[in-house]
Amino acid sequence: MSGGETLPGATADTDERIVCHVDVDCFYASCERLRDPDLRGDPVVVGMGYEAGESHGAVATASYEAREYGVESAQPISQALERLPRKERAREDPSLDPADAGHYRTVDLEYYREVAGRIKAILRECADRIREVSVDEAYIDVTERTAWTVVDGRPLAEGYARHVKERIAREVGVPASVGVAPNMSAAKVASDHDKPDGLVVVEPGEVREFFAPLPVSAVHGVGPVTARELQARGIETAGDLAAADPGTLRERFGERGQTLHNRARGHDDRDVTPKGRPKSLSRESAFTEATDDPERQRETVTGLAADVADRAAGKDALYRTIGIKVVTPPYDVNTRERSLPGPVADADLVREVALDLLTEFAGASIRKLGVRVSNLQFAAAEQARLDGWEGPGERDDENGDGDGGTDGDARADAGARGQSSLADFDA
DNA sequence: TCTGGGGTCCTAGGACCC
DNA sequence: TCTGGGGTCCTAGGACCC
Repeated sequence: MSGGETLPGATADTDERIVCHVDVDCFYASCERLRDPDLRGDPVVVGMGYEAGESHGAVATASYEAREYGVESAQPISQALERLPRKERAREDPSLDPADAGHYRTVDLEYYREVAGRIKAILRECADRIREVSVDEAYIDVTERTAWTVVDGRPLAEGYARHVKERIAREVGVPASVGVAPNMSAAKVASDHDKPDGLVVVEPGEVREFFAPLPVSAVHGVGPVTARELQARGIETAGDLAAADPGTLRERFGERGQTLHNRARGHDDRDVTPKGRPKSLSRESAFTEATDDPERQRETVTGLAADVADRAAGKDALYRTIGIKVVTPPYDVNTRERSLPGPVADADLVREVALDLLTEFAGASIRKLGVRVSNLQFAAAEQARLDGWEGPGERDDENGDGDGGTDGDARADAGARGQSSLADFDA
């Protein structure tokens, strides 16, 4: 898209922002290859919970080679491993080509965070403003570092983005896809556009035509439900969405409808701001099979409550609301929560309230349980530390970036990504 | 894709207050 | 003791994202 000589006046000397979305390709698998170069070129599946027993595992990340075998993220590990000819099996069965064998690794978040830290350090050097979305993904605003000016047919911003990408490859050793555009939503879609190892530049003035042929589901914020509803109204592509009547969209989808319409038209004025402190902390766990054993249910909630309280304590967080999540067959999600008169940090209370909320589901068959604390406040010491580190730009409540999302390749990594919260980053 | 885990934001109704 | 309008908090559920 970053096509050659566009109207000189249209792209040069514009005051449009320059936003990059940097997304490490199949991050977990790339990290595993970093520490074990033998994995390069082979299919790699990284999963979690497989060995644990209590919760059955799912694929967190599959390398592109593994995807060729039909391995997908969020797939049950057992199924993924069946599809993947593994090294051991290849040894026993000569009919399997050893070159096509694959590897399974268990998620090692500690290590991935360490690798992510090196990448984020580079990004911070390369940009004035950064928003970390997750361990393997970030937006950077590089408006002050480069320009849209076209030289020899390419915008300078393209060279800058290439430089960032190459630094990550050279200094850290993992591949990243980068999208460059005048706003966050377009940069995100651009980085998804040519994975893996992609570099896609969408110049100002080209955003709408870049979006036009893409399916609506590619627009950040359109999930399966919205996509289906849009399609039912004859809105199939982002171009259709851009051309649709915003009033009608608002009626049907509320404020979100307007937002999505704007994005499809290439408008998104969200600033690249740091994420700020978490608003809730939760832990959940699925049973291998739904159970109506009250003892197991209570045990699980007790364990989750302890974990959550522990994590909150580690972040110096106080909470005013304690809640549970109860998933019953076929897949009904129920939540219950209770607010306290004031903020507390009290593990016993988390357990007591969670267990009390659970009593409403006495006798129910349950597939999955979760415990959550919200309405967070942070202890003064921690607050001072964060404020000091994050500078004045940080705000607790941004305009919400809770939008967006295409599907696409991002799905592939959709798994078990730990939050790359401030704590990780500061630690 | 019949379903793993950790998050965010939005909506909507009811309670309660003025 | 009939009732307008505005605001906030709480809870539950839904959609989406990584």
